[in-house]
Amino acid sequence: MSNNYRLHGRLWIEGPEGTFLGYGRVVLLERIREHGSISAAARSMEMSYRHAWKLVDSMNRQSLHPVVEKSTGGRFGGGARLTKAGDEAIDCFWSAYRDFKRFLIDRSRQLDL
Amino acid sequence: MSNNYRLHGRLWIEGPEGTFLGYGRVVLLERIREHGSISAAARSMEMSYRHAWKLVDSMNRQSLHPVVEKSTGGRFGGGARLTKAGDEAIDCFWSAYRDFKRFLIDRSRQLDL
DNA sequence: AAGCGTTATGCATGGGAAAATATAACGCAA
DNA sequence: TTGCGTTATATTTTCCCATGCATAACGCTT
Repeated sequence: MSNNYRLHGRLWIEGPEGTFLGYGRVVLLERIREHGSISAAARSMEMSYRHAWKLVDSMNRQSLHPVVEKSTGGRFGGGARLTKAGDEAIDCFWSAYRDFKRFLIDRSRQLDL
Repeated sequence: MSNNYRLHGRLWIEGPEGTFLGYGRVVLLERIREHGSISAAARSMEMSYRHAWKLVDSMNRQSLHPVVEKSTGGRFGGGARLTKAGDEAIDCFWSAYRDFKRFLIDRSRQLDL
């Protein structure tokens, strides 16, 4: 009955190839939506473009409909936009994540150590 | 509404110094109880003795009462036994872990992707 | 045609965690 | 007193993953 201990955890959505959506991936999607490109999104969260690109590729491959649409060339070199499926993926994950956080807090109170 | 996606996660109990109990640590405690020594327990789960020892040390330091009692020397070189606090720690974690698994399964059904 | 900032991709590099290795101390038994 | 299998701990090595770097293609602008 001490409050020195608390439950912690990680949550992700697993798809056909392994991890589909996790905390970092969803933040990345939000940053892409905000900045309009994978590279700017990666820079904004101090992630290498290489890694960010791989994550996006992994999500797109595992999603029925791509979550990110990309284009190369043009006035600003190209960019990336979230699709409707991308927006929904973000909502879907955060919804489960909220419930998870609630579970952790509630269940922490019942810890008998 | 596809069943191609499932929630996965990890759960652990955080104490004063960081991780106190997690899946691997609890299995280690069970193996120590079963085999009577840290080294035999580590071998049984293909973990280095070094690592196993560190985990036990971390748990003992963070627990009000030690979870493992150790002795050196003697007929069989020494050994390790679980204390009552150790048994209780195991039960405490598995109990939360069961609830967590239930949460993952239940919440997976509500995933709308 | 040249320049730009993207996407796209291979390959080398680095850093952190786990394992491997090496030693010492312990205490009972033969 | 020697040997054994443990606990205990420092040091070295290994391994994996993210990063860094290099390069090419793209397409709009000037």
